[in-house]
Amino acid sequence: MNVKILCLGYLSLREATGYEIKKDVEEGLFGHFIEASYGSIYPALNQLAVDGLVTFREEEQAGKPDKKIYTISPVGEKVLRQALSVLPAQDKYKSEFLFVMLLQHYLSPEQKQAAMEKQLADLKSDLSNIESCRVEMGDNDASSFVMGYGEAVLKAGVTYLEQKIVEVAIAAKVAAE
Amino acid sequence: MNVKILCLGYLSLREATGYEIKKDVEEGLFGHFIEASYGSIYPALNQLAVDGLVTFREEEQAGKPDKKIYTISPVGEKVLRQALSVLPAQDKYKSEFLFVMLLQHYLSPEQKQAAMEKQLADLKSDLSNIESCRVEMGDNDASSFVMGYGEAVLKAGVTYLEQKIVEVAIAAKVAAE
DNA sequence: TCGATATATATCGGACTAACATATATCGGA
DNA sequence: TCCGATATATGTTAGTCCGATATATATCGA
Repeated sequence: MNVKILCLGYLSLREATGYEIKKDVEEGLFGHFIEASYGSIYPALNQLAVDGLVTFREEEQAGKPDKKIYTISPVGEKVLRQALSVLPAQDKYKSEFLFVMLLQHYLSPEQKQAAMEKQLADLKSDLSNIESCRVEMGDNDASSFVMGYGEAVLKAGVTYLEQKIVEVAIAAKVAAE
Repeated sequence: MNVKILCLGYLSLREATGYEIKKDVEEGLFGHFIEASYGSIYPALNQLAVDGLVTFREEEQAGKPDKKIYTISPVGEKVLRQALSVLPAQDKYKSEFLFVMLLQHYLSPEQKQAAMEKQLADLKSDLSNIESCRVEMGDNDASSFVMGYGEAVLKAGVTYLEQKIVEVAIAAKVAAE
């Protein structure tokens, strides 16, 4: 799945600027399972417009820069539908945290604890992001499924980590005696 | 974290060929939280050798192609230690599955069910991969932490999905009546 | 008032992936 | 027995994508 399909998918829910798509991919509903940068979103939108899969209107704004508000076209919807009909590829998960934990013999106890606490904070931040999304938007079937999945997985990580942090603290205390 | 540090990290555990690193990143212990392709691993190893962070010896094999067995150097370990001392970046998670589920109004009930079952199979395959790793390797602190984390998260996904699949099946039955 | 943050678009070097190319051996099924 | 698939092993290349930077302005808090 590439950034073009991502943009088409987003625009099938609501019309938007490139900036708004990026923001939602960072903080919003798409946040916990999609990544995309300006360097891929803006070229993708330009190409989609050239190919006739989206249209856009420019809105001049006093003070702020002009907006390009993109809307999906009927052809765009057809292409999107076709892309979605393919079975989704396997999830991709990359974790520097687990990498450093696997090589923890290079870390001091303090570094190890700091890494675990950062990971815990990251997970909790993702969770509270999802909570805000729940509040902001009407709880339809599709979005509640996606948010529920994210919550289930993130909470499992939090539970595991919190337990391990306690275990490490106890082990450190015992070692100090 | 780039592929060079990944290779250094792997080689800090055992000496290996590029092929073996790739294999372990696909199927082994690193599998569920790291991605890397030949197109990044081989150039990375070449560059590491040029920079003196690894050494290698070539082994001729009857029938099979020659092996280049890489070993981390003391300088390489120093660079690795330094890279690991930085707090790890946030996890990256990409899921086409959640993307299509968010846009499920474009899917037929059959397509939706097929997507959920594929996701479930993918999760279970990852889980059984971790199980095999547990059997294969001595259960040291570091690897058992990483495997435990993976299991906790994957199992949460399985539980959530299995429940939702049942719910969808019931809803379909009710709708048919 | 001055730096930080937000709105908004765009580009570019470099990192990385997916697919292909090359060479050989082995193993299972038609 | 032969043929395709799989495994071992290294490497290249086209194209995608990220992270950082550039540009311009407005607002908000210290």
